[in-house]
Amino acid sequence: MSNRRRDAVHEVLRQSEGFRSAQDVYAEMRAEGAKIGLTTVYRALQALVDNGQVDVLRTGEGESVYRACASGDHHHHLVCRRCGRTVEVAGPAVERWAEAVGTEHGFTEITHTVEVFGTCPSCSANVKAG
Amino acid sequence: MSNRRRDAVHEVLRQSEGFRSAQDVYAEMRAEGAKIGLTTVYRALQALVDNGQVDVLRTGEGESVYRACASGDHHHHLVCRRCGRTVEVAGPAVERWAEAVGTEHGFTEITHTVEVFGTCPSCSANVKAG
DNA sequence: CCCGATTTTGACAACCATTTTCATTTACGC
DNA sequence: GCGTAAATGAAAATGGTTGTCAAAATCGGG
Repeated sequence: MSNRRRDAVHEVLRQSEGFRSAQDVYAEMRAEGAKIGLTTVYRALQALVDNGQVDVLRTGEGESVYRACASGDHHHHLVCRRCGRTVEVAGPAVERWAEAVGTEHGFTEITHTVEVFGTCPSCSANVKAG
Repeated sequence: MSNRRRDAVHEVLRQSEGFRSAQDVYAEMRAEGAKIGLTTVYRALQALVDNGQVDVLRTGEGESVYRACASGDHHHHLVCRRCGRTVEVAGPAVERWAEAVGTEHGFTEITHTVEVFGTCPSCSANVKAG
């Protein structure tokens, strides 16, 4: 199941700091001269997500954004709301809390989504300066 | 700042168990004979969200869904993935964890989104039975 | 009650990310 | 080289949401 296009898309994500949208990735690849269609970018992204090689989350505006994740383990994200820089964080406390809250109400097969947003140190500095 | 339409939309949400989409709310109101436009439903929903009288979250498909929340306090949701039934839960532990994780990495103005999904007791029973 | 000003409404068009369609191209085995 | 199956991408379709703008409801004097 090799796939040149998919690897190219994956590579773009690997070289990015934060989350990127599909349109964004497509635009960059075209700008670099790559002959690839938007459709293929979407398909590659989906395949990577299915493979667990890429994380996906929704922005407040309903756009899907993707990021190559460092580990396959379960983790959450601390995302800078200004520059998009992302830090992967583990949260054993949250996992246990979610599980406990669900069980407490009789719910089973508990899953959860957690995203933390903030302003990163450099953006914070820029705001003060500028 | 009274508004009959907005109150009507709010009422529909109050009488609903779980989260409802804008289209869904609109369809129900029309079915009940209400003379209201889709645009107005969207506007009412946004106003209610801005007022903190209604919670909003995004489904995996990028659709916004709304719910009248019992308290104006900060809280999270435990949502049944089958029937949409929702329980509001407080999570002091999570609030603290999010704040701590952000601070630890130098981030400021920390916010977070947390949603817990599971199968509620009755749906769980139905699955076993059916 | 009447009139003009302001706000609210809603039918319809515009948006835009994403998906589908489908004809063409590419990859691979023989 | 040939045929078949998979991959590709341009263009059209989709669908939730938002913008436009004229008509309708509401309000405040006079």
